[in-house]
Amino acid sequence: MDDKEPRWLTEAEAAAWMPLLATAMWLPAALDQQLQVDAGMSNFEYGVLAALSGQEGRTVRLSELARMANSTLPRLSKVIDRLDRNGWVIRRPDPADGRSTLATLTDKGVEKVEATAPGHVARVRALVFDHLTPAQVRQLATITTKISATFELDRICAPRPSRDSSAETTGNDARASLA
Amino acid sequence: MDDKEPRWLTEAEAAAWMPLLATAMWLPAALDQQLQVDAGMSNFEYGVLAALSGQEGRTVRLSELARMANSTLPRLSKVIDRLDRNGWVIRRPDPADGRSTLATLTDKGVEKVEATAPGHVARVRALVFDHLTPAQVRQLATITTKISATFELDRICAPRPSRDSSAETTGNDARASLA
DNA sequence: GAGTTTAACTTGACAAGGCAAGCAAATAGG
DNA sequence: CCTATTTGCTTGCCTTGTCAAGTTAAACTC
Repeated sequence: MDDKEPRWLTEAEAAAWMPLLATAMWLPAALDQQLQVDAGMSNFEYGVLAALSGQEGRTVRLSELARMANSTLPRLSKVIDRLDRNGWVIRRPDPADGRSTLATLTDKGVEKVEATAPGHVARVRALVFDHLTPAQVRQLATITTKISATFELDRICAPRPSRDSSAETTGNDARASLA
Repeated sequence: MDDKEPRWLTEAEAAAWMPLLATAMWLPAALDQQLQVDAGMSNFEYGVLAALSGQEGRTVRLSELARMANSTLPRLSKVIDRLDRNGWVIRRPDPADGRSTLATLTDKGVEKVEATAPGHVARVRALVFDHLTPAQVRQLATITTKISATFELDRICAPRPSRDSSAETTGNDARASLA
């Protein structure tokens, strides 16, 4: 059934794999922790608010927002419930299509994002960039761009029956508004 | 209270941050998916079995195993329940210390790990290393080692009241047995 | 050596995410 | 137009992780 010698990791690869995995497991938790303490929200929720704040009219259809935030629709639906309860977002049926729901960032939501962003950026710096040289930042960008591109392929090839092919959606993350 | 200009991310940093975050969010999910399909277990469970398989007598105390797997004790306790139900691990009180519990990898567990490892490694290659040059692999090792070292500091400084200081535990991940 | 403190787990209640089923609006077909 | 299908979202159930409390054993104090 399986190959006798399945191409093990080289020593150099193993030396990269362990800290990479550790980083992948801890980075989201570390971001969650800071945002939870300072702003009472998760990293994912912040990403949703940030994504909304960058949109025309601070409004997006849920299905598109889910795509922007790398989320499933059920997950997003529940998160919007919570953001709605907090008064940061409002839900409203799309007048142009009764099936769709529009999420809009409220003024209170804008304030919240603006109040939260500096601390979040500071944490990102402290966790990642403060320890890297400019050259390493460039290397990191190149490498992670390659890796994350793999997930795009995965997402398109594996789970779907093959639908729309979508060349336009190159998979932007929700944090566009950080820059 | 807060600085007027909170040191925003540079363009280069933002270019690294977005794909890094995407990678951190998707890598664990992608590993889970493969292991779930091929072996009926999560990435975390695989990590626990792999950590056990590398130990003298395939046996470790739960508290130390939790440290090796970057896990909390409650989480590990429940995972061991499941691994126990599957016959891959057995629990046994530590004869040397009645408070402690020893987890031992069974023969069936060893077989499971050995049967699972090749597919897992193949996935790791496909997701990460197949797209990187040897130089990039070295860069990645250097960079992620720096980043993950930050989490060690975080874990020691932030949440604890200041306990043992532990210079010995440099935070190895559970995947030692991949190399 | 009895009483208190600490350590190692376990358990229970609760929140979060995933999957599948349900529902309502829009589109398509005849 | 009336039905059938598809699309967009919501809901319910189940699994999993976290936090706090409980339990038992060791260590420490006097």
